[in-house]
Amino acid sequence: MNEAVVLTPERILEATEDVLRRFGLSKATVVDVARALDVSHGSVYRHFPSKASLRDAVAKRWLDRANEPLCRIAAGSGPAPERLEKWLRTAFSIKQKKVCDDPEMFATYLALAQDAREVVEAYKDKQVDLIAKILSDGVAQGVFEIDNVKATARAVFDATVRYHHPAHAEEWAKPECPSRIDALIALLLRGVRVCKP
Amino acid sequence: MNEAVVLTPERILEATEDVLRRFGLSKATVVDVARALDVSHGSVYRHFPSKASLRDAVAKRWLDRANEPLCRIAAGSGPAPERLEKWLRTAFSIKQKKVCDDPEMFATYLALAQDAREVVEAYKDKQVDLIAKILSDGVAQGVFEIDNVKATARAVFDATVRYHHPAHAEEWAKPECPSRIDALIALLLRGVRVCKP
DNA sequence: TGTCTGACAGATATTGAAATCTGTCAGCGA
DNA sequence: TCGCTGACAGATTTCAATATCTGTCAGACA
Repeated sequence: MNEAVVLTPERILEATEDVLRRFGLSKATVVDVARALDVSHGSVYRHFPSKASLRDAVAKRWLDRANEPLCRIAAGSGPAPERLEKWLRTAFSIKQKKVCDDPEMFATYLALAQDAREVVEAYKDKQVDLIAKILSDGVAQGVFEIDNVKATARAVFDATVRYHHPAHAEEWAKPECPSRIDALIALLLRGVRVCKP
Repeated sequence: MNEAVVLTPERILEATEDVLRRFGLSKATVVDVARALDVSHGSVYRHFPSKASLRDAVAKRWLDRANEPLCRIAAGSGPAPERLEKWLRTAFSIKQKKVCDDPEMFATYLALAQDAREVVEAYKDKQVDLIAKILSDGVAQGVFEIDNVKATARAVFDATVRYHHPAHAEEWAKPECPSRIDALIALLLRGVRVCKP
């Protein structure tokens, strides 16, 4: 008897991601996923209550993977301003890379993000927490001066939607984009810095 | 003979706006517009070379009308920080009002904005110029300290996409929205203000 | 003369019937 | 017993035939 043929949520997610990448969000069916795993589609429903939950689980995995480098930056040490800048630039370039390398998954993410699904909300909240971590480090280091760290973290996140929300993805390739990002980051850094350090 | 029956671009735009409001962007046809004016649809093409140009012209009118209060604020006098805040809040509330009062036109605008059409680009550039005007007033007043006014104006515009880009319109009604706007505006104002005034 | 009409070709949208999909569940086989 | 299957009902999607629309233009009409 072969252990590998046991149907696990993990294997289903793997197969779903493949199918999604191959056919795209609009064409991928749970029948396709079942076929890829060589089981009946009823079996898939034994592990995920609906197609939507399956899609959300795949998106969560994908988002968590994308989030990892950002967690490391936020958890790290060093001067907060540099870390905030690094964090933002990394966030932007991860998204930019994804949209090139993995367009089908990105389309899935876009569809997810457009209805304000739970997974995406949770992911955003996590991002805001990471920013808040860096901001409060900065306050502790005496380089940032912030009334309400949580609200300001949210404001920094909101101020940068243009460069991480998939709805604006077509703009990311434009040639004037880098200098606009520079100006935005400079403005935000000035907004949190203590006066005359 | 009746002067009112002369077919002018203005009358066509008026009728198109009506038809758009009545049927929505996806259903409105230039045949409908012609019918509303009681002329053949060929006549409409005598004044506008294509349906797209007609749609763009309507959008331009609509945007120009929406922009008027913002022009007045930018052209006004008084302390720049207050004016910048007023400008931003007005920009947000105009959009918010439009999305409630005139959802069909707003959908049209959304469709326009999604392909990055010329009209919308021009409108955005105009908005950035207005912000730049207020910023340079602030510099002149000695309350703002800004390296590159034009780039910073663009950054302020970019930082506020979430509250003026139609792609985010569904978020505007959420209860936490006002306090997030407050935090964002505070952050941006701090980003342009001189240190220790 | 200059504006408008209406018929036209090709493109696009609508429609309804057929196919496929989602989600459920009784029962099979290990 | 437990996970899997496959048939099923209702929802959704596909597809091709049909209808409508866009954009043009020769000619009517004032």
